[in-house]
Amino acid sequence: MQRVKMSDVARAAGVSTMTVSRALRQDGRIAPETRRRIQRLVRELGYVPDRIAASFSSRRSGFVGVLVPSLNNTHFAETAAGLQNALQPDGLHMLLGHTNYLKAQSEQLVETMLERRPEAMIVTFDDHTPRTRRLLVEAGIPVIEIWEVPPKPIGHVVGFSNRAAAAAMTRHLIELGRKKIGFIGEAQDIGTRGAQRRLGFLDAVRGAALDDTRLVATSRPPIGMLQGREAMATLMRQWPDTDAVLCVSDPCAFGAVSACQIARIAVPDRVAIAGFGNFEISQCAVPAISTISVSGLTIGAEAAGLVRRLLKGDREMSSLPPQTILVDASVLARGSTVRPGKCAEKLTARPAAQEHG
Amino acid sequence: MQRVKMSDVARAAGVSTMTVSRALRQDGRIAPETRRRIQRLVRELGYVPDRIAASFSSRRSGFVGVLVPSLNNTHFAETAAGLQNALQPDGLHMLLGHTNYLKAQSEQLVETMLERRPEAMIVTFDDHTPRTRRLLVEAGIPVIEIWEVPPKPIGHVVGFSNRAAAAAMTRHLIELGRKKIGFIGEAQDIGTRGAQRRLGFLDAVRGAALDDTRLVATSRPPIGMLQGREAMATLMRQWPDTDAVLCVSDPCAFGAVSACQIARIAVPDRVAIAGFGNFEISQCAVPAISTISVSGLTIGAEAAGLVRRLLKGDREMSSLPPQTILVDASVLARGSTVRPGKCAEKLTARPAAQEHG
DNA sequence: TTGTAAGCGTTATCAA
DNA sequence: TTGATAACGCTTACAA
Repeated sequence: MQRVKMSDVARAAGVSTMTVSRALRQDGRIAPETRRRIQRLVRELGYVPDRIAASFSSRRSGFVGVLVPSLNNTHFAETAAGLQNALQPDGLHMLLGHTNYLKAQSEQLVETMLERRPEAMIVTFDDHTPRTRRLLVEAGIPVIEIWEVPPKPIGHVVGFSNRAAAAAMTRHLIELGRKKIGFIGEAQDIGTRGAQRRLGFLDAVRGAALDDTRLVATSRPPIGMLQGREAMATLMRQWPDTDAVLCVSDPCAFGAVSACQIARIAVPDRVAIAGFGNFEISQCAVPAISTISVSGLTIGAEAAGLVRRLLKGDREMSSLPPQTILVDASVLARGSTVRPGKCAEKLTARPAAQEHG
Repeated sequence: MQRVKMSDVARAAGVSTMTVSRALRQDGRIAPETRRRIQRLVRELGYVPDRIAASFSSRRSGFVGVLVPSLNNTHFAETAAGLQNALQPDGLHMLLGHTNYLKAQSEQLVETMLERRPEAMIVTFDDHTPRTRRLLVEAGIPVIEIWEVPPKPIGHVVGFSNRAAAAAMTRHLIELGRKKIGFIGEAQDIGTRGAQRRLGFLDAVRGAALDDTRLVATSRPPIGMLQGREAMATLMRQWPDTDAVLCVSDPCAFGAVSACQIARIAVPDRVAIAGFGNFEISQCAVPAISTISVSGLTIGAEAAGLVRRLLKGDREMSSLPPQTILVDASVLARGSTVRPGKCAEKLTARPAAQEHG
């Protein structure tokens, strides 16, 4: 019981394999009548094209490699979802890997993914090892970094400045009259987006000549609700007069809010709390949590759109220069910082596209 | 500027490609000395093996196709994470697709994935179209359904009975003395796990001769926190004397709890609320939400372990009969149903492995 | 519109 | 332990 192959279909149809090959693709130069006959036989014989052989022959894998730190994080899960949605119409499959925020894991995934000859690589910004970087550069395919605008991009970029966004949110707290502002972040986060957010926080508090020492970082990334809750308890123990806290992410902020609920600290009256990322939880929490609105779906879709343009350009031998696509990341003021009634303000960073490099 | 290929390495090393091929794999029949020399040259020349060619030649793709309804759902994101973690040591890559709970999408993904000749398929249980089912059966590879124990499995199974688990949770509510119990679920959910949970709810309330009409289903799957909140409002408007609610998932239950917070309905005193899935939110909510504890990570890891055994068996020409691996899904009683102080009870369904089919 | 011939880069197989 | 040879199933390039 052998697998049906293209030559079987060809024989049954009384044509050559090339004709079958053409019939199964969007190749126009084939008689509609012939195509119909072949399509019928494909169905009857249960022929399933062998894309490995096709990839081998055409030297086009139909893959896009995608690296995210974690799938547990809604942001990256959404990014992956947005990517698949936008890649599918082009017949591209996603080769997805998650690194668990581990550089060694990241390096190994890049290495094994490249063996499958992806047509493009999409990697979440992080401090890559030199080898990871070299492998990506030498692969000779489009590389897109997402979720940050790196100081020294490998290739293309779809993201926003985590630092600037965190600074904007911190200024939001300052403008509300808060003076003793803390930051809850992640430990051992060198080169990560979380570290950028902390820098943005520091930019803003220092810019306003406020105390810049109220930093808590208890666990390694990713930190979630429970870590946020614990960190908030720690923060309030160490600096009881804290009147506002920026958290590295919404789940973390929700944990901080729940710590306040338990300790009967009024939010936002006594302490204002802000998150980052506009996760579902920030919208549905009571009070709703002020956050930076960014959409993983959008980042995924934009990255996929860029891939599409780059691959099309490639065939026309006119590959684009490195692109940077900025996505929106703006302050969403909600009940955890602003009492209902007061006008919620909204600082917006406009999306834009530009060239660099 | 051509890509370095195996023959380049072979020439540089003064050996045949077969020797290089052996050196790069765990093939024992090669002189350690030769292997070292080749490995050095591979590094120097920057050779990246072509896994497409290797797959083509060896007829082993190194892929496992994985289908989940959604990535936004932590359960399935975790499943995917668990799968990748457990597959990676075997050099297998995950071909991941999400269906958005759409059968047409599911069918198309199965079709295009099979073209890549995966060595196994892992699909989340759902009411597959007949064609999807046929494609999977005829692929001639191990098929594993996860997240449910289907009445008529395609092949292997790693899951639990959503119906039984939901019934257990409903009995938990009944044992607490609740009489007027509602269910918040999804609309148009025929054949889904959510529908099984509703059936389990009905089993239990009917078994106790209680009202079985308090059902709310406002939106299509997946429903989240906001839908849960709205549905809870609807439920309490229609049946104001409801004293307990089982929700199809934890995020949904959190939404229901938040609806009560807003409407100043005491949880659990006035209404007990239970969720499903042991998501982070159920643990961190105040009060913590009673739930069914199931681990996506475990399901992913178990499925991957099964794949490993099946593929190993395949080479020894002794493929296993259809396996069913049951994973734990037990009631976790928390503050949203049981006042702290009362002893939290825990009904456990033991995991087990058996044969069927 | 269809067909022919060559080859994509690796591994299976058998021989040395 | 190593090598020679023949696939693997499709598509590219060119010819008819």
